[in-house]
Amino acid sequence: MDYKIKSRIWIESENNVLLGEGRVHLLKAINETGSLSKAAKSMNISYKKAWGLLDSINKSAKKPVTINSIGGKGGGGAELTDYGKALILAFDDINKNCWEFLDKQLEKIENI
Amino acid sequence: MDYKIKSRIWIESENNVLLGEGRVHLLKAINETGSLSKAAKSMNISYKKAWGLLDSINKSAKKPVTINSIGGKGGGGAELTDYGKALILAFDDINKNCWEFLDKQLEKIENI
DNA sequence: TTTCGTTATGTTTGTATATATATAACGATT
DNA sequence: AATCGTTATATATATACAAACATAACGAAA
Repeated sequence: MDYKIKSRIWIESENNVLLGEGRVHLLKAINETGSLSKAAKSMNISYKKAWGLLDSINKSAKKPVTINSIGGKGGGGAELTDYGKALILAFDDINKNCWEFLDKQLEKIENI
Repeated sequence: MDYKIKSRIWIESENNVLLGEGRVHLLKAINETGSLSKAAKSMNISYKKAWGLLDSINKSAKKPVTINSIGGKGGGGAELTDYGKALILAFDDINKNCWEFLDKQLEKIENI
């Protein structure tokens, strides 16, 4: 029996989605590129979609996850706060643990 | 911090989705009503959608999950096999365990 | 003060998905 | 053989979502 258990986890704050896999991916891309528009390009999603996600994240989070600047040298940019970086690490850790946990549960299906 | 960790799990077989929350919901409704059309009505989804889901389930599963009959007394119907019933129980068990596991992981976010 | 690439936002277009509608096949019961 | 409610399937319509396009605002630096 080659069944697999897959999962998607996400963090909510007051019934609003804060972080999921896609949002974490976006934050990582912002951290690497220093810019929301470059992050969107690297993920092959529209700038508008990326902006909407980031806006939703920052509105849901207790503390700012990024600091965005308009104009100036290079036109502006976006960078993660320490809080944002810590959230990413926590999410990845929990997600990985969840995968491992579910792998252990597989035998319950194989025994049927 | 009232963050919550939510999850969706599903079982795949050879890269095809076998069971998720919606599909399990459908199977339970079939078990209660004895009919695919009645199950669809009880879930407020179209018969076609319900049929497509059930068809996908039975094509992905190693053994039949339902036995469907056309014509005859009452026009026909659908009922779960023992294998189907066992799969539902296993899915619910694993899903519940996953929720409890993730609840324990919450402190990792609260400590940030 | 002009330039530049970025953030921020609205509007239009396109696509994928869900819904609605229609119809055939079926078989026990009458 | 006529009836009935179901399964099974196709087609057309509607809706939700994503993508594409366009444009304003911004501020450091030249």
